[in-house]
Amino acid sequence: MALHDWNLTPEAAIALQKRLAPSVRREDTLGEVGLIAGMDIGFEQGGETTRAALVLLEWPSLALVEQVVHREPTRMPYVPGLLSFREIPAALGAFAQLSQRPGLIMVDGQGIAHPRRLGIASHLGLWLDLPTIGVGKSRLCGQFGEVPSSKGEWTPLTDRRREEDPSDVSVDARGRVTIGAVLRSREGVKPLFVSPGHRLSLPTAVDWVVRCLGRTKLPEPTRLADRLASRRGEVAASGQLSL
DNA sequence: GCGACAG
DNA sequence: ATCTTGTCGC
Repeated sequence: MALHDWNLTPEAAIALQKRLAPSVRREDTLGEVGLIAGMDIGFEQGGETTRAALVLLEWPSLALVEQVVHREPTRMPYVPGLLSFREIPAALGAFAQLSQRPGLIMVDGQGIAHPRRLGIASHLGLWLDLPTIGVGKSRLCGQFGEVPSSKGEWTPLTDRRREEDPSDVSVDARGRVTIGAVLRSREGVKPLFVSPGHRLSLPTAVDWVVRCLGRTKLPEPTRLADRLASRRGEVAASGQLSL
C-alpha cells in the first residue's frame, strides 16, 4: 500500500477511503498466531494529547507479554467515519516501540462495518499488512435484529450494498450485505460489534474474539489496551514519549 | 430536508 | 473519548 498523508480535509479523507477499501482482504490469510495485540486510544489534557496503548498477549495463554504507550499532540478532531485519520498516527508510534510482531490485532472500533468499509481496524490492517479485527462497543452503521442472550451467540449486522463492497460478497434478497456481527460477549450486558478488519473473514473474526473472552464484556486484548489507554489500572508503561 | 453518527 | 456520584452485585 502506498504511503499517504494523515492530515487531510474531510473530502480528501473520504476519497482516500474509497480508493483504499478495495484493497481490504476479507479472506483468511492468518499466519501463526503466536501473539495477539490489543490497541486502543485515549486522550489527556482535555483532548490536546492523544495516548495510544498497545498490549501483546501470548496465545493461547493470553498472558500479557508486552505493553507500550505512545503520546503525541492530537491533530484531527473526531468526525464520525473518519476516526482512523485521528487515531492511527499515534497507534503507529506505539507499534514502533514493540519488540515483537503480533500475528493478529484487535482494535477498539469498527473494521469493515463502516460507511465506506474502511473503519480504523481495516485501515490499520492495510497499513501494517497484518490481520486485524474491529471490536466496537457501539454501532456506527448497519442494522441488526434481536441479539441472542447466551454468551458467544450473535446476530448479523447488515447494511445496504455499496460500491466499496467486493462484487463477490453475498447479497440477500433485499440487497443487503453482512458487514459484521453483534455479539453477546457476556450475558446481561450490551453486545459487542465485531467486524473483520483485514485478512480474515467474519466467522474467523468472531471465533478469535470469543476465544479471547474472559468473564468481562471485552476480549482480553481490547480490555487491557482499553485500561492502559485510559487512566485506570495505572500500569507502568514501558518506553513512552513525553511531551 | 431530517436524522444518525466508532472513539 | 472525557467529565463525574452514587449504587447494585458477585
